[in-house]
Amino acid sequence: MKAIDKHSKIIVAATKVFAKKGFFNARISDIAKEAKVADGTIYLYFNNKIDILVSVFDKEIGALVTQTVKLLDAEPDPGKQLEIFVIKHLTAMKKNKNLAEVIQIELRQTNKLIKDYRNTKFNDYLNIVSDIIKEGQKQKIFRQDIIPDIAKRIIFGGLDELSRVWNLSLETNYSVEDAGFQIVRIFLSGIAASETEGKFPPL
Amino acid sequence: MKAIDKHSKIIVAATKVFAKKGFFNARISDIAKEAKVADGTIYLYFNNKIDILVSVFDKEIGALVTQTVKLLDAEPDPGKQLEIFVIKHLTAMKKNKNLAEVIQIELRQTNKLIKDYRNTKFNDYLNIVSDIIKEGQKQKIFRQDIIPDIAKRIIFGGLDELSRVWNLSLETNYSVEDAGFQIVRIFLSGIAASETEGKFPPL
Amino acid sequence: MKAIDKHSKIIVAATKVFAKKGFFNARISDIAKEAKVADGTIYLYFNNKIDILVSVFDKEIGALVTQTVKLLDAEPDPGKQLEIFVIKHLTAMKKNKNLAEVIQIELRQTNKLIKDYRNTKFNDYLNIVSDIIKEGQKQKIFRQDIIPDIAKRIIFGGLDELSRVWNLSLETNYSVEDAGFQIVRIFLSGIAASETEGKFPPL
Amino acid sequence: MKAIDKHSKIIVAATKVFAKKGFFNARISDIAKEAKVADGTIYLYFNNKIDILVSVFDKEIGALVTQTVKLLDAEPDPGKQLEIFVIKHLTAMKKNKNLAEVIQIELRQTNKLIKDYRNTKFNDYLNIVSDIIKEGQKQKIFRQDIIPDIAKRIIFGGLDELSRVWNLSLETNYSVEDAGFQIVRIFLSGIAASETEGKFPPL
DNA sequence: AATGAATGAGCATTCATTCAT
DNA sequence: TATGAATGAATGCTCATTCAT
Repeated sequence: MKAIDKHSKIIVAATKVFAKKGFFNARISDIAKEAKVADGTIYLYFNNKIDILVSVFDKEIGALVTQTVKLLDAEPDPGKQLEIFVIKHLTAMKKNKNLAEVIQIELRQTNKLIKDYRNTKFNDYLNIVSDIIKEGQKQKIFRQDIIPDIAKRIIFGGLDELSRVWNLSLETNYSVEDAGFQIVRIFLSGIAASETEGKFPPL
Repeated sequence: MKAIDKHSKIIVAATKVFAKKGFFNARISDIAKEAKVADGTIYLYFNNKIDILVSVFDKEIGALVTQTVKLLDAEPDPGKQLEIFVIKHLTAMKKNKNLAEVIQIELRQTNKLIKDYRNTKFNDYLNIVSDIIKEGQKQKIFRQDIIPDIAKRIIFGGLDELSRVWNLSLETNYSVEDAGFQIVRIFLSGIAASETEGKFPPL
Repeated sequence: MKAIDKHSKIIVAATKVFAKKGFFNARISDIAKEAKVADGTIYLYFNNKIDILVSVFDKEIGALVTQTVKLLDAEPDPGKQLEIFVIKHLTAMKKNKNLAEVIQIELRQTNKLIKDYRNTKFNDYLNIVSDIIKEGQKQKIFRQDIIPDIAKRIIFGGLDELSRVWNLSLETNYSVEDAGFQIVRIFLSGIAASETEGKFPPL
Repeated sequence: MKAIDKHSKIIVAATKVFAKKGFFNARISDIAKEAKVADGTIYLYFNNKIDILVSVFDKEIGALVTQTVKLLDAEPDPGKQLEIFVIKHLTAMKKNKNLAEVIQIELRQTNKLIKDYRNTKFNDYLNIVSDIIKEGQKQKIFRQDIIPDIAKRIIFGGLDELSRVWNLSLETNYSVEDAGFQIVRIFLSGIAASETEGKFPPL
């Protein structure tokens, strides 16, 4: 087995274990067992426990970025692109509960621990949204008074909270379609009824 | 010193310590030291470490619910109410970074551990949003196709992510006013420019 | 309530608690609760936890000594006296499981801790047996080659082990009568069949 | 060093420490220090503190069973066998004070905690005695009215109490020979003088 | 005498990391 | 490269004892 395979195997195993037990409750030996390697072997590929988490996250989110970008390339309309992003995100989170866990929980937990977090692929992912918005503004399809860097956070936050609730089974499991519609509806057209649109003019 | 004072003192201390170190890295002795009581004293008021976290959270969020409800009582218009909620939340999170930490990080971390979490005051807080939306729908001010229980998550998620970024100082610190405007703008009227409104009709 | 009553109440409570949980697992607060006094009150009557145990033991064994001596006074024959002692002991241990526990377990456990243990009433109790043996030897009813101070230990040990097993329910619960007969039989006439008596002559 | 050596080393160390301080007062770190291993190493070989005690006991008593059985194999006469058992037990207890401690004190202390204690080697040891008695009864050398399962307890109890007193140095240290004679005397022929034998007939 | 809140020393157990093989 | 036995620092919680009231 090549070194790269083992590195990969450990990441896959770690993703499962972190998702199941959480970063702090996961033991290195759990990961080693899941990956079918010895405890010590892990330290040949990673510096420490946090390093594993960062790697897990980067790998997963990297794949998501690639897939999402590919989907968007085929669609010129920023509105449609936003819709695609939303559906893709919700679908991915529903399909890959482990990744969802890691994003929603461990990501936050360890932000405090990882100073150079800004460099990870997560920002690439978020910037997909701000880029869509910027393009929409250029095309005069989106309002000019929206600040893309704020909007990307608001949109991601909404998506994230929604899929978090799914994962915890705290509420009825709305379908990706229902939830996707709601979020696209809200972000693109807002909550206001069209006849009252005048009440919320662009400031 | 009355028992209630000591209970309160421990909660205040725990809030500080959890915010600074995170739940898992916080030691009971840290909290005891911060509260100027003996380690054992903490166990006269709380059952265990998680119990402290839940109490911290309930106290803080309970206060926030009270204040927010009071603010909203004076305002009949659901659109304005949503705006008030948004501004109040962002202001509170910016003012009380410890509470923000606890909501954004520890809350998630321990959701898995606390099964009966549904009963805490956090749901009261979220339901303020869905109640506003329901009232708006009744008054035909808000779209009928918005599902309040989904929308409340989307809105909270957006707010939460925004204030999380503030806390981490990951991005330029937009003012509460700027961020509040963005979020009210997006949720109430959506991102779409009014001339393109037709592109995103109610489905 | 007089002081002596409270002292007594605590001893009764402690006997129950020690028997149920064992000395090391018993908490002062358990005893206080059982005795319906405050934790601190216990320290008005006893110096520390071990002091309570010694008091419990002395009180119980003292009562047993009194009762046993009274029973024996009416019986002049040392052989019958030994029988009475045996039956009385087994009956007492079966009736008062708490005392049995304390004798069998805690007594041993704390012997190491209590240096002046020799002074307690337990020796009075054991000496009842050696006194019976000495009297029997004086009357030429018992063998002269038996050393009373060793025999008292052997007899007590046999009785103690037997009632210990009862308490633990490790084996079929033989009746006091059966067990008493066995022990009297063994100690007085030995195990040997009478026709083989010659095989085990006085050495 | 092989794993089995370390396991053994820990048991030897634990025996010393338990004997010196007692089970409840012994700290894991004491045992680790005595065994010259790290605290954590102990948990590679034992599940918990009680597991160590049970192991200590099983190892020691197992060795004693082996040795005793071997000694008895060479002797066909049940009367002599009982004498051999008695002498062997007293000798072993006098030689190995740590084992004596563990049998007499810790064993009792933890019987309450270990429900499946019945399965340990201690029963093998006790059953040596009842087997001897049964064989003696078969050969008509011992009385038929003796119940082997009760007699084994009485005999063990007598032996145990005797060696317990030695260990505590509560009384003059009689020699193994003196004490052995007394106990064999009592158990085989009883206390009664031969001329009064008629006073204690088989019931 | 009585209370019971407060104290703080004490300890079993875990687990990330190392390193001899 | 790979192993997994060994390490030992770290900590939540308990409970005998004290003492202000």
